[in-house]
Amino acid sequence: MKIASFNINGIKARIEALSDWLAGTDADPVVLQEIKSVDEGFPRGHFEDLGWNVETHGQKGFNGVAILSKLPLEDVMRGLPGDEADEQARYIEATVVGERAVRIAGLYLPNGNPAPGPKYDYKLAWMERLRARAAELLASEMPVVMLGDYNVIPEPRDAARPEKWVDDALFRPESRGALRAIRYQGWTDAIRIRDPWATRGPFTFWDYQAGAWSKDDGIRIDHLLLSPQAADLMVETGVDREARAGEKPSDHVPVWVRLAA
DNA sequence: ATGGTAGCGTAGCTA
Repeated sequence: MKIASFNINGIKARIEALSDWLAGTDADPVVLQEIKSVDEGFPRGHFEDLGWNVETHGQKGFNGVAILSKLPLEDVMRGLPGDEADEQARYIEATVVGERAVRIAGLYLPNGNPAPGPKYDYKLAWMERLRARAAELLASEMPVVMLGDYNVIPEPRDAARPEKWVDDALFRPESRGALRAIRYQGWTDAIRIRDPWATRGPFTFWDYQAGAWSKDDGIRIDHLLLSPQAADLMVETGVDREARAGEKPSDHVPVWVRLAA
């Protein structure tokens, strides 16, 4: 089972680039972030015709997450627990039934800028809720993969120019500390352990502005965290960097892990 | 130091 995450930055604008990428990969399931669409606006039929099961959790204009899966999905859960008043669509969970059942959590963590401020407070509160949910998922003792756009640069080597991010919500100590606290519950950072001593990258996001892609001025903010039961099944992981060079690309590229499941 | 781009939705917010 090859599990992938892709922040597509708008399903309407990205239907072609997404479909092209899907046609060239054996990823299944795929979690999407920033669909920027209500559930009724998502081109569900386009993907169903290609054999995908489609589960969305959208909202008008911003945010929104989804799961595409050719394998059967069970027990779909929408929204991150812990705040009934939170109306932002940033979290979806489901069980994917392959050779084994794997619980996947697709997430779009708040950006949090400008920091400090109310948006940063919301980010940190959201991360505390994610920490609580992550602990519950670990307690299930299932293979679990929590993946998506975390909007956190874990370490200086995860940015081409770390000095320009020091005051940014993606790199401030509280954001990094909150991600570290989750990781040290017992999660494995799949992309990082592929090349644990790397001094630079791999990057998953390049801003549209200021020629960031052509200068390789990227950051690593899309992550796959694996429970111990999932990490034991891991056989391969990667970043589909070439997706950033295509026609009308997203500012993120897909990240993925293959499990013997 | 500033401005640089993109998406949604059709102004201004979000990133």
